[in-house]
Amino acid sequence: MQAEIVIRALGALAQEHRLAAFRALVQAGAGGLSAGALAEALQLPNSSLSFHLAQLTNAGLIRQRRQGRSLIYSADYAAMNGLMGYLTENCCAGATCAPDAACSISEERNVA
Amino acid sequence: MQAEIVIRALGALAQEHRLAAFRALVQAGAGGLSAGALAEALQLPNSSLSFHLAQLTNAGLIRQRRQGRSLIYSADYAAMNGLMGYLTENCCAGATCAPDAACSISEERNVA
DNA sequence: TCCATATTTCTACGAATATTGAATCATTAG
DNA sequence: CTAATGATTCAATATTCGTAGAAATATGGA
Repeated sequence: MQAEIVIRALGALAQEHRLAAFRALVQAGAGGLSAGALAEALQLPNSSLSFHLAQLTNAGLIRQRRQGRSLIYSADYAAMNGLMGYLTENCCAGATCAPDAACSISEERNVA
Repeated sequence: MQAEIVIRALGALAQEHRLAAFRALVQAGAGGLSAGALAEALQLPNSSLSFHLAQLTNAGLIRQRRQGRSLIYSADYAAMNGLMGYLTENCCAGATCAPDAACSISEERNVA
């Protein structure tokens, strides 16, 4: 993972509502949550949430799929693992960091 | 570690020069680096770097000590471990995360 | 087709962030 | 005390971010 992508990911998570949204999606697992459900959970206007979801998507931290009229968002665990890996290697004391900080996914994964 | 502090730490790292500065300080180890040495390494005007160091300090990620006329900055590994711990616990797949992703501190390291 | 639902995109604007020369502060040497 | 050095703070500016109503787009059902 490269510095520029890392910076975008960190920036995406460095905001109250986006961090909350990402946490909710991580908790939701592979099934994800619709934009509407997320807006309800976070008590945000749709347009505001949409803005934040776009940032998270742009940072590669979440993905979007359509299901009927709803757009379902889900966390991209691989991206988060990549971010953790970068931080562990570059920002966390070098060789003395735990090498296997990678995370597993609660339910089945929807990686292509 | 609480969400608000996490957000400040993420925001502090989500910037090209600050991420570079923090990486350099992590590499430098407990000895740290002077503001001047960092400005030289990062090719930044003193006032710009000072601004970024203040942000990192405010986020609790680095510390400052005086040595003669120089101010020496060093990474706060405990804060970084706290951040990693939060991300692992709350943003990285919940209960299924590796529990021992925390990092240990290298007492004394020099730039390779 | 027409309508309701689910979301995004557009728009505008105040707030926050990044940049850097100049002024200022802190420390040490002579 | 005075000068030199190392670094921060101030000031002004440009840029980016966050917000949310309004308008637009996409889908499904009657």
